[in-house]
Amino acid sequence: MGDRQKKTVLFEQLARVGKALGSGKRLELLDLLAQGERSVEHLAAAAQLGLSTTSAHLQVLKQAGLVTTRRDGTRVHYGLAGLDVIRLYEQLRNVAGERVSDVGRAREDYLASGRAAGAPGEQDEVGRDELLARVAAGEVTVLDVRPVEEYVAAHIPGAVSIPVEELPRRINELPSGQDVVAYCRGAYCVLAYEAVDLLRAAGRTAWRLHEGMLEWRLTELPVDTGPGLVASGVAARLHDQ
Amino acid sequence: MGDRQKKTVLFEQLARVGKALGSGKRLELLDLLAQGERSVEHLAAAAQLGLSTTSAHLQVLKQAGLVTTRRDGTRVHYGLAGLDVIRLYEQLRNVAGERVSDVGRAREDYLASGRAAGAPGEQDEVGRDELLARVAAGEVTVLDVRPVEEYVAAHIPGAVSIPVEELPRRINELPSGQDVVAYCRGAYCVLAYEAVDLLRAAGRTAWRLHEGMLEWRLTELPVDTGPGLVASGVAARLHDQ
DNA sequence: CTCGTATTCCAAAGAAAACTAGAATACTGG
DNA sequence: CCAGTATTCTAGTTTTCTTTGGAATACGAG
Repeated sequence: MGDRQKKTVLFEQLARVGKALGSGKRLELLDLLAQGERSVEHLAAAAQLGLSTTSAHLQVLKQAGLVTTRRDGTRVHYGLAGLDVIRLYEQLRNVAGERVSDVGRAREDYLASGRAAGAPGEQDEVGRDELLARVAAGEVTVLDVRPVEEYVAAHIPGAVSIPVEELPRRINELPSGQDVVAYCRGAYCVLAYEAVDLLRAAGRTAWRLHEGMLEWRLTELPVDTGPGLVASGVAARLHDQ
Repeated sequence: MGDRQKKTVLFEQLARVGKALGSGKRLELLDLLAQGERSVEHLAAAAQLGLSTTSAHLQVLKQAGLVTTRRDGTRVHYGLAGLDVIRLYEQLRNVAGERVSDVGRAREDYLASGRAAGAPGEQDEVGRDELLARVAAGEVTVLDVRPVEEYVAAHIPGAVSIPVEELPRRINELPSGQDVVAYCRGAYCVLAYEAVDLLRAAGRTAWRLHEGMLEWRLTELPVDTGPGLVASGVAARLHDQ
């Protein structure tokens, strides 16, 4: 095999990873997996795809080495192969956001949807270090507003889970007299914006954590898994089961 | 437009960048562009592609925002849109090298080709800081062994250019009594390995710079452009023209 | 203005990838 | 071992991407 041919083979191999990133559906699956492990069925539902289609896309991601599988009884859990994959995904979003004007627009458009009309454009945010300090001081409640499955897969230690769609009727479960810091998936996730709007409308003091689970994982700060705290009413509800 | 639809649009936009990375040919073009600006014709020749094909691929890269064009008279020079694009490309290679076993193998295979049989597996390398220190002390000659066009597009300040295929007959142009540090494109480039083999076979003391132009640019250290130094015999040759 | 050169655009053919429904497989729990 | 469930595989259809050669365009030189 000639030099030239070897070079072509090498680039063609690299392109397998590129190809894996070359489909909106697959990026959506990666985005979901950045929150934590999930079963095929679950991913299909979350991404609104057929089961066979989802499985096929996951195979492509697996061939490219971006995800790994773990069999748990009758179901297969997919997860990201490592932090470098999150970094690659993040870098892709950075470049796209910076270089493709349509991406910036689509992002703004998406983030604006679902928020109360007239809501402030930029909500007050807290950074990671500030959050950790205020948590240590016992000043704030950390609120995870993602779907429960994602909370179970991985969440910030000490955070309570109230999915944003349940927030209006469960807002009283949050300990009163404490400020709330809400977080969701990451920079491209709208849930925490909505949550802060809801909380403020209810008279609470609330901020958005500047980063989401995706960025949190990149820092290699610890995460908790499993049911954890489901807000103040948790004891009673767990008892019912 | 519904929430769901907006989300799909957003991911589909992100996927444009992914798609651009999903072809071996395009990655090869990016790799060439990481060395500096180049014309379409030149890129086509270097990547061994048809002119129309090359143009089409470059359009895809441009649509994805990864490259920009600069018109210079009758020809168009393509260049990377920014350092973040190099970072993205590097991260892609990292993940691929780490996660896809075939990539590691293809890379080894490619890097081994063209080198003298029985050559040592790992050549002594110098890092960037060591290089800068020894250059400042006037101890070493920095040798750029890439094709002349790439040297012209961008090179390490003070480096002399002898493309590796001309090295055997031009080795005497290098100032004697000085050690040589050779560099080429980057981690996936074989030229500097070959050059060090050649230099050592000729009795010179030579090292490989651990990084190439790609990694050098990422550090934001200065680069020079233009003809620059073409080794000691340059004055005579320039005079001939 | 015309010619020559560099690049892009266009249309058609061939190749690769995506989606779908249904069959096959792998595992659990009884 | 059997039934039930989660996932993967298969095959056919449709869509998208790649390549190619030739026409069109943009520019500079004369």
